[in-house]
Amino acid sequence: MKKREPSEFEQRVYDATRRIPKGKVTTYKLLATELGCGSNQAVGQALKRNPFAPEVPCHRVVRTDLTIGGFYGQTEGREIVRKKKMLQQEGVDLDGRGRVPADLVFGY
DNA sequence: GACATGACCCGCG
DNA sequence: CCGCGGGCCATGT
Repeated sequence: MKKREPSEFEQRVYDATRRIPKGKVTTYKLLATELGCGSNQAVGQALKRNPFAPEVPCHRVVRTDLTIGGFYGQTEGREIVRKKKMLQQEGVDLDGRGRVPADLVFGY
């Protein structure tokens, strides 16, 4: 078994995700831009690996389209349903298509 | 170092 | 609205 530590890039992603205020969400693009990364996908990679499960509220990170995106390696499924519920619990209301109001997006 | 993968984004038709 | 192709970056094999 290999125990790889998070790379600097991942740590930075977790740090940014961790400081997202409750009841708000951010987008991969905003994160990537803030981190200075021109690729949002790399950010998603780090979140998907998310070794700091409850520590890093990855469920508060949504796509640029304000859609839910993915959760635990799935872009659709019951895990996604869980993600939606979590957001509602935090005060984030989704519209009829499982989208998040733009006013709830946290800007860095 | 090359190849393949991915919780993405954008433009085009 | 949907599908297709290209791009951009980090990770794992």
